[in-house]
Amino acid sequence: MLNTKFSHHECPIAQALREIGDGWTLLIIREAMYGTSQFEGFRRNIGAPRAVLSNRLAQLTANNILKRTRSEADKRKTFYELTGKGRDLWTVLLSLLLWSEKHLAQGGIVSACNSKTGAVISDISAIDQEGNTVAPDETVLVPGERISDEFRARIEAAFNR
Amino acid sequence: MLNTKFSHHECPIAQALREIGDGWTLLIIREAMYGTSQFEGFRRNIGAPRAVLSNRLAQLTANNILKRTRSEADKRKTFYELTGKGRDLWTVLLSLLLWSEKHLAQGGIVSACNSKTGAVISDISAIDQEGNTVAPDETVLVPGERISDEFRARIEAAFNR
DNA sequence: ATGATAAGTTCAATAATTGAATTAAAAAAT
DNA sequence: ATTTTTTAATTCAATTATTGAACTTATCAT
Repeated sequence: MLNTKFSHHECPIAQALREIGDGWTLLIIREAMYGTSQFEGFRRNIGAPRAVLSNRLAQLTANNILKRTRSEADKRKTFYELTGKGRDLWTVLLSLLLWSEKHLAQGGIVSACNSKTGAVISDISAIDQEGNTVAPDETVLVPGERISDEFRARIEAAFNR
Repeated sequence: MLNTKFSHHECPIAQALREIGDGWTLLIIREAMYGTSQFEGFRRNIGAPRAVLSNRLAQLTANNILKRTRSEADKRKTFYELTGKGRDLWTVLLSLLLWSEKHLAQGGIVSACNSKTGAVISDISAIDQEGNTVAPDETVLVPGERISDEFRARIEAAFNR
């Protein structure tokens, strides 16, 4: 399905989904952000069947999103922790959290806050190379040099005025 | 799987994934952001089998992420367009795009830009209620009043110093 | 030694996905 | 007025993935 060559071609969003676009995968990453690091912890907290969990942890490790290590102190234990690449998915989860709060949530479960001041996070915004803040609806996609003609045409149709 | 009551409890990220955490679903949303609005267009551009596409479009419509309308001019045609709720997923895709560019991409395919100035978008950042920009790693999750004891304990363990 | 814990694997039953063929309604072409 | 084409699906058999329970293997605790 998501591993067919066809459906993703070169789109970077599609590429990302090849690594993390499955139901359990983002939950595992969320759980790792919550500090869970062991197999049984993931299993208990997200409820994925062992076989699926095993499969996804291996996938995430192969993709360098999680790093697998064995405990020295207790050789039975294996730890999974987020790599830098994995931690960089925090903005994806943060975007999802804000979307959920706005459109799904009953409210009062969790909110994201500024760790320095405690002020509630209300929005996500883009930052451009000049350091300016750009509202999401003021962003556009622009084709690069290595894009295919077909994909270029679609991006241009969607985003050029 | 992702519809089991267990695994998602009240976490807003988990709730969001119940609506959009499947392989094809985010691709369909991406495609809609690219301006695709008809069944055959989605099928051609993302390569999902018709049965799956049909199922996901119905799901997205039921969840008010897409709105389904029939063309007046040509009664054969059905249009799917993003609702406000659907368009608000743009920040999720934008986060994914930046992550992909940083960690997966070969570069040169597409970049996100400031539509006013053309400057390349390099980062995503949070905005708090006071209007301050907050770097993603300076955000924390804070439990609300309606959280369960169990979930509160996990959030506190993960984010309180 | 015995029992418990951690991280899996194995397996049969169920469910979902796939891709090809088909349908049904409306529009366009002959 | 018929035939062909287009659009949006549905149906179906074959393949693949998921599920949940039972089991395994290694290490640790008593």
